[in-house]
Amino acid sequence: MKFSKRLIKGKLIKRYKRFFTDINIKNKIITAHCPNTGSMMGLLGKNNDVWISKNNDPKRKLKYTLEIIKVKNNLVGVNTLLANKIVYEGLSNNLINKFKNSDSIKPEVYFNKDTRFDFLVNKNNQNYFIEVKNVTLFRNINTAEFPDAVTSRGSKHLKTLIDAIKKGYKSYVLFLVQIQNIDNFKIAKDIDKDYYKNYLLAKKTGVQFLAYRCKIDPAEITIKKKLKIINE
DNA sequence: CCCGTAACGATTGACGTTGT
DNA sequence: ACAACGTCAATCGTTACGGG
Repeated sequence: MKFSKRLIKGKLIKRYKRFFTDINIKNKIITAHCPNTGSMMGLLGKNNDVWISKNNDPKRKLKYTLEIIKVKNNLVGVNTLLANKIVYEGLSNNLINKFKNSDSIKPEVYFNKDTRFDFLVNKNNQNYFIEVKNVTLFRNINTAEFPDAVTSRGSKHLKTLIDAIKKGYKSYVLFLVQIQNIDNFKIAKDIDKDYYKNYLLAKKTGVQFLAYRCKIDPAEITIKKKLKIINE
């Protein structure tokens, strides 16, 4: 996923009211849209280096969008809207081994009336539902973690993926780790016990879990490397 | 019939209000 | 006093609808 225009570098001042961040660019303070509705635990330190994009659409109140934050000498992509795009490109470019040379990739496919999953992939006459989760948390420099706050939606999705298994689909959760240098991934069970419980149940039922790390660069973000999931 | 625009849902934590 | 609930924030993608 290439950014269409060069990103602008600045320093983070604060994030507030869910969608706002104040950023210092060469001693001018601007307000940028924060395209990540999560808690962004650990990412919001004052004076962190950030990269933002500019969009001159007259309908936008905020012309800037926060894209990347530098934390502990590591780059983190925070625009969750890009996650499915990055994964779509990864699937199309055969960067995800399991789904290499798939016959079709369909985004946003309804499983039932209430739930749609991010992708339905068909390969060798087998259908796979894939639910993508964007990951930006790392409390330890070696290990990315999900979730960064209690996620009842996440738990609901796991339960529905279990249903999909029972209806004869294969189902996958793909943790897209938008953190530049990281080796492992795990479920943060201390943050959301219920999610961890549902993860174990889903795994037992046959839901497959994958974690991939991105290359984060102010020019582009792409899928780079499969990570080891180290929950026991 | 087509294009442009308006409306709407999804995203999730913070905060204000209401109810017990 | 606190818990539960509803609303709000900006953007984007999709859908619905109007005028020409």
